[in-house]
Amino acid sequence: MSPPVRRLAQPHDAPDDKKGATHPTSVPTMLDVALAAGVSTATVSRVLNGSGVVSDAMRDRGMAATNELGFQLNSIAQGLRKGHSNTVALLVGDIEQTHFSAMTKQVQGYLESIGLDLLLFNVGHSSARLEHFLRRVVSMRLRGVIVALSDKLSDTVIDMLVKLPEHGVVVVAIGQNLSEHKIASVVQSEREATIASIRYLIEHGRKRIAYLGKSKGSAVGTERYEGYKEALSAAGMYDPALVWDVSYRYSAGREAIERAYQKGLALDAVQTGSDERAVGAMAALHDSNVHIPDDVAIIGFGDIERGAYVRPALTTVSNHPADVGVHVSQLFNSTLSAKASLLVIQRSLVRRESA
Amino acid sequence: MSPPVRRLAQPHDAPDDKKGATHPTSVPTMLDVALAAGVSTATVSRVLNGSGVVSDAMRDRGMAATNELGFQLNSIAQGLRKGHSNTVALLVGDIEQTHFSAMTKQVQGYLESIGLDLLLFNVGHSSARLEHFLRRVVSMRLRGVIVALSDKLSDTVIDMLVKLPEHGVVVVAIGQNLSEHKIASVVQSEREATIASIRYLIEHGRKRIAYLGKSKGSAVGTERYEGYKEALSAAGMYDPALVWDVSYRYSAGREAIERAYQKGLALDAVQTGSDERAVGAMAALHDSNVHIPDDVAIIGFGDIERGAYVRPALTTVSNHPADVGVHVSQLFNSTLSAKASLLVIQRSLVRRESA
DNA sequence: CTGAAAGCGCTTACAG
DNA sequence: CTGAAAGCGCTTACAG
Repeated sequence: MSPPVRRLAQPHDAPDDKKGATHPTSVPTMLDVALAAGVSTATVSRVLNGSGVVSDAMRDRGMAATNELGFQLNSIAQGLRKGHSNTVALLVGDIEQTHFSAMTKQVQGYLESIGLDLLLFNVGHSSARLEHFLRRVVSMRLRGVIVALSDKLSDTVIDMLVKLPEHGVVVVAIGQNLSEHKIASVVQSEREATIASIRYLIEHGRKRIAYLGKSKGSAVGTERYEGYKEALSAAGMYDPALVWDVSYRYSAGREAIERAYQKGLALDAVQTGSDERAVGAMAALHDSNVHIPDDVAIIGFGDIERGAYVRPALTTVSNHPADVGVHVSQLFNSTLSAKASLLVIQRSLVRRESA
Repeated sequence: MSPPVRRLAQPHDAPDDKKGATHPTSVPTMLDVALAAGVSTATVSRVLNGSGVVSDAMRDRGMAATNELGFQLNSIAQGLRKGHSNTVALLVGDIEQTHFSAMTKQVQGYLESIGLDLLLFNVGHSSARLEHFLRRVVSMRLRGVIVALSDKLSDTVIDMLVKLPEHGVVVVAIGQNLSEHKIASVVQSEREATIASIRYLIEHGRKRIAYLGKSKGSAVGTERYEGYKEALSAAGMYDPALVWDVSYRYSAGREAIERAYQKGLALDAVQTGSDERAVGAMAALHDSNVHIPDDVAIIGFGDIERGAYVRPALTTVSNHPADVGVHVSQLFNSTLSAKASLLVIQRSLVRRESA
């Protein structure tokens, strides 16, 4: 029953280091708790992890000493021993975009609820940085990787992703369908929703419908563009001259419209791939004294809230970052049992004044 | 010169585990590299860390084996041995707000550039969750904690923060001045900028200037409110009836204006504490056929880009998330040498049509 | 310049 | 039900 090992005094055990904080103040270890409680570290470990069988007496002593010393399990040592950390990486295209930040919030909340931490990596458009990070995943003993990238993934990246589960890393994709690579994915109905949006414009008599968004490079953008093209082609109204491949920003929306008018292009509707572009386009139309929606109808893509407060209020294709967060948690659990699946969230048209 | 230790075959060394991925495929360890290179692990470690002195021959052999096996240092083991991880936590008030997400992006980029990872924790308004996380910081062996919270911090939280450096954790505050607690801080000139903004309105003949933002609870919001109050009091124009303590959202802006008009309150200018509130207020004014800026002037607070695309374009007090990111990096470095300091970023009035 | 050995702080068969 | 001991994968005095 006597303490198993006597630890010798260490240099940093000195009560007060007057030389400034060069040597961090020491923190109690499990051995300190065991010593104080008069039990073994094995018992302390069992008590704290609720594992194995421990008598009430031992449990009480262990808990008492733990609280007294304010002991916290060192998660690094724990990670080394268990073979994995308690963190999941979220690889996000651009945290500045509302969709991504809203999703990040959901995902962090979910992970926290199951005791995991979130490592955030903002990828931007650099494939090199992405690959560099991916190479480190296994050696960091990450529990999982959630990939929320709108850029099309290179084969190299997909290969790296595919191999992660072999090392016990759970992989979930958001925004692009990687289920054919056995990677659980949650996507939104980009194509179908765009088709419905364009049909709506056609039904309301629009003849010259422009597209303002990514048509290549972006996995998500391409889906939308293809929906646009399909719906217009079916109606015999597709005109490549009305397609602009532009960034998601406000300025891109405004500039595209300005260029169109300089060229004397006629149009009576604009489908954009983001609310930012839509608002930028509306500003340009407003400044050219074009009436919305009488002269030109506008439909955005994205955040439900924001568009409600511009005037005229923006009709938009709904976005569901919160739902994405919820579904990620489902996939995250089911992937733990190695079943790759696909979850599709339905977007829908939110009608307001602009179209 | 012969390998120092012979590792016996382990169960998971079996070439292919047919039973499904229950046992993660093994990853080479430093010992594997040492064995393959015919050197000691000490040498491999020195080669990979660029520490100590190593002969060219040893270096070549170490590197060759490392590349051949695709070896990556296990960062958990490294962390346990070195006594710290390579990660810094960012505690953020609400990642959905553009200011925070823009800042997060900067901070992550900076940390990455010095080889550190970013752990993201979205605090919301829960002091309990914040404290719980803070309690784990030392046991996670975090390198640093960056606190970007607009809510006023409780004494408990400040105490916890203050003690972190004793354990080798760098602490930096964003948005509130904690320098009196020896915590390096970067803030923006909330008070001064609001004073300047209100003076501008007064100089342009506005008499009934409302305030629409947080006046308590939020550290940042309170600073702004106090600037508002000071400027108006100095002019003998302060009227508490024109102050609304509302959330930062669009809807809060709209509803506040709607309520004001229901009450028959007269006003000819609105200073808001965020662009969201400003845009919400503009929508309400527009819907009531109130002309901006002739009848009512509006000034927002925040993102420079967004307001440029609403109509009329929004006059706003500038926000500098990117600068904050840059300054955090400076403080992060200087705090490593234990000097607490305060950095103030100047906000300024960006004049556009709304005021 | 190089290696053998100790040790970071846990968890978990194993033995009793 | 409990403890002694091994070991996760590194780094770093220490000795040569």
